[in-house]
Amino acid sequence: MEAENNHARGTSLAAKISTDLRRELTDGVFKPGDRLPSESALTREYSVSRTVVREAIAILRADGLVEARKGAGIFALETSEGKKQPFKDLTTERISSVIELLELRTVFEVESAGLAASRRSAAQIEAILEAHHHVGECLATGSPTRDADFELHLAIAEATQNRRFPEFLQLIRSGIIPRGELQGSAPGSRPKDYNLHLQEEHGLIVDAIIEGNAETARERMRAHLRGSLDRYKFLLRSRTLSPEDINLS
Amino acid sequence: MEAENNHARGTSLAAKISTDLRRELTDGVFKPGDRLPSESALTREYSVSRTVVREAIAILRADGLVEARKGAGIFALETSEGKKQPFKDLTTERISSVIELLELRTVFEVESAGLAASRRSAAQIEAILEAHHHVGECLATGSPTRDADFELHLAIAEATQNRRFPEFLQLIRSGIIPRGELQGSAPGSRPKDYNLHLQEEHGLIVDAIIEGNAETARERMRAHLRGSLDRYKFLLRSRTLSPEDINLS
DNA sequence: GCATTGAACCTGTCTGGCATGTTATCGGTT
DNA sequence: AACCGATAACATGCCAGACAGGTTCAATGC
Repeated sequence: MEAENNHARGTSLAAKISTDLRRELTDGVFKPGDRLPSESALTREYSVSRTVVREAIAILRADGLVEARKGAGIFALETSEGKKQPFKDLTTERISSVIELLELRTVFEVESAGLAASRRSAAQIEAILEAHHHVGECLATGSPTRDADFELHLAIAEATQNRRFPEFLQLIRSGIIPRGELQGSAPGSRPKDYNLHLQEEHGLIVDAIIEGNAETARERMRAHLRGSLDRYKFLLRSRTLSPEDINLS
Repeated sequence: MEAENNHARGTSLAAKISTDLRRELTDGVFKPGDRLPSESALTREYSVSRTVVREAIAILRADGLVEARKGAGIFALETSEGKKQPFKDLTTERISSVIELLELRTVFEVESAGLAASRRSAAQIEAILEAHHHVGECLATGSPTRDADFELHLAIAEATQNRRFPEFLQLIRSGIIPRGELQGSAPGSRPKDYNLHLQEEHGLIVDAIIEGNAETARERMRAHLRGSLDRYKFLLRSRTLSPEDINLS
């Protein structure tokens, strides 16, 4: 007797109300700073008890979508830096998650490049160059660069001499790329100059690391990942988006 | 109803309980399929009302971490993205590499302070101040500062508006501090001026965040954690230390 | 014009209750 | 001894009301 209808979502009233409000928030019905209806107003609107409303609000608060100020009300927050987000894809939740993750990753990779420039050994320089070369091969043959790209970033992380850095990078990767390995999909969807930028930016980073210029390595890695974020947002607009497309290189 | 539980921290009770349970879930205290304590049991355990417990559970349900079955109880679900497990194993594997982990954490916390200075909301400032104050209370009463200290760092991470940051901080904590809650250890083992430095450095960071000065916040957090590393190295030389002694504040 | 005050609202939390689903024990029957 | 159904105990889902604070805003008094 399996209860098919008993999914994690949809069962409780609180879940329904929280998803309703979440949609209104991402749709822009409530803009950042706006005050949402009070709890008692929501109890009337949905004809539920205040318990249910509070559970729904608790979920939104935990997700950082709203902020409750005692005595004042519940206010919509803005989602991390994104000032203008007039368009709302249906996968907004996952999108913001990826962007948040990328921000976290940027923090580490920037420092990773800096430390690598300071500490790299000869053998590690060799490994970085080889990974860099391998990315170039993938670009030339038109095969997917995702894995090769990751190997390059991993080689840089290993050059920090701190094994926590490559460990963390692999952790992040598993968080970004859920499971599907179906990477044979159309590679032609990417802009032509994407590849040029990719290899050029990589080359600049690698040079700085070899020269031992930590500050330059940081700057270039930061620029590289900022470009990655922009490319990701561009892909978002081209409306075909699956997590597997995300290279984040 | 006793005034015993003056846990009146900045973050709501529901948030605290949900993060507590979340940590236990990701730590493996509750494995998939396990039944969590019932609502009334949690009510007694945390000395809060059922309202608060239900809000905490609602958050975990919305995140897909647990499933509530009416009449049966609350059950831990499979961690669909088992991303935290590998890292946890790696960290608990070798405690000797605390220094490596601290370096990783420094990178993260420095940027965390900077982002917090740029993005913090009014309520988050409030939470940071309260956590800071609580650390002071612990110092005054001579009680261990470890938990209060962590709460302060967590409040700063939450002010980044990027939930990955507090997530990661908790991940690191669970890697460093095993499970034992035996914290009644001798407080006199610490250098006298340790406490002075601690609260002073915290205050400088908090001020910079409140003022919205991101660069200063970064610098001060970096100095703070560098001091932490020095203190740790000092403890290493002075005696054998157990993970519980590691404050990393 | 300006400061004060107070009522009306808000969220945070607590208490108690009812409806309903699940589980395990206990007693009787076979 | 094995089986089986009633049932009490316990679980969550939801509701209603209450009180303690914090916030807002407009009327009041100077």
